[in-house]
Amino acid sequence: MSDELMRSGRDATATRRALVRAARRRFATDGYRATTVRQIAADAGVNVALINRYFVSKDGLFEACMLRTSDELDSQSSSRPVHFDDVIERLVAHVVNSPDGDDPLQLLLLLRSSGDENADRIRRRTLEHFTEKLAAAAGWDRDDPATDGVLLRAQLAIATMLGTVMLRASAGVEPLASAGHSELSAPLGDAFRALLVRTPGPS
Amino acid sequence: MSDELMRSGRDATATRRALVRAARRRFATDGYRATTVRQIAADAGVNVALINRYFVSKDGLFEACMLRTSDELDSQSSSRPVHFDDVIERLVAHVVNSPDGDDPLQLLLLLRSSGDENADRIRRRTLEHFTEKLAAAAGWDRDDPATDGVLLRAQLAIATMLGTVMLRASAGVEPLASAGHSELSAPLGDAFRALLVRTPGPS
DNA sequence: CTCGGATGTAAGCAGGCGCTGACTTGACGA
DNA sequence: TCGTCAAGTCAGCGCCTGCTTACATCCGAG
Repeated sequence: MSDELMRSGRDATATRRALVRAARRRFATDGYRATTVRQIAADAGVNVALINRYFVSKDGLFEACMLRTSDELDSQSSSRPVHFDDVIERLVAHVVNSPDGDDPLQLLLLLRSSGDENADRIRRRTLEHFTEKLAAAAGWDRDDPATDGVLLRAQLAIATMLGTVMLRASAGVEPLASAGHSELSAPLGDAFRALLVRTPGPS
Repeated sequence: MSDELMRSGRDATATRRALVRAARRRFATDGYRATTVRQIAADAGVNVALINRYFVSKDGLFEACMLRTSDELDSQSSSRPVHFDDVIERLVAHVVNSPDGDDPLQLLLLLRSSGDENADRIRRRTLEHFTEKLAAAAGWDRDDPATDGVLLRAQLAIATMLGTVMLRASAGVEPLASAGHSELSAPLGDAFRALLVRTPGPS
């Protein structure tokens, strides 16, 4: 919508960053196909042709967005929390708004397929990598005999996050869309605990 | 991909149904923008121009898909289950594969926005209507003082369903994508119970 | 100062898109 | 047998897409 602020031009790396920033927003909210390179360029306050200069193609830009999202998710989960409740709280915070101050939309990006084989491979790998990180953070052993069941539960937790962010940001369903941390913390925490607690308990 | 079987032509209502069927598949899996009217027509084994004849525009066809999905979800939840566990089981079945033998993709359709104002309004209304149905089926009172919290939890359950279907069908994340009812029933049931049980319990 | 590479710009191409309007085909009653 | 009208076909329009190419501008090294 609005131009990137104070772009003075003639700074290649800044231009690249502005493009990736704008592209991530568009790709996450509108989807790959619905996003046009002219929109992205306008959002970044940059000439359209620079997308092809710096990223070769629209696919290339999408791939760059995926890589950056992958990196961020990785670095965010590298400082491992000690307590199980920290993991839960971190997941909740991820849904409400992304911890590093950027949009929670980086998660949405993981749902968007481009049709390009390479970018989509990165997407799937990031998703599965994120799964393993979550499973590990929840205190599961990778060599556990029931690893598949563990990963399944971690992926269901991620699915809950993705679905929630989608309903909030993209569909705008009420009252979920305008709920804040105080309203979401308890029910989301319940769901995550039910999925991730080691012994699901007798029901 | 494959043509509708045994379409003999010269049957308007059958043609309309074939178009909606094919369109729902495409819209649900590929998204609105990435789906072309020529693809839909080819899938249905029908001439492209008939889309405009019967549904005026691509938007109109999308709206028709939304309305049919809305109707189906409504009729499916009208035969109200008696026990709470029946509600849970029905939600799980919805994720694994839709109860009436059709694709589980009808849920995915609820995530796809067309950009058309009218179709998207239907989408949001269907989603919110589905929320209330679920809340009611879970035994909540509409006049409960804490209605917002109730709807919130119901919507989180729906978000879990949508996210799961998305990761399975669209992203193809393993092991979630190839998990069946036996693997999904327990963890999904845990999550739904945690969200929908009347007294979340002391944790 | 001047030159050359890096950075940004403008115009436009080929192709695919949704959609249209004039046409043909088929079924059926008079 | 023929007229009629719904059902289906076809060619192509105007537009927008991603991308390319040729050109302008800036700035630091010599």
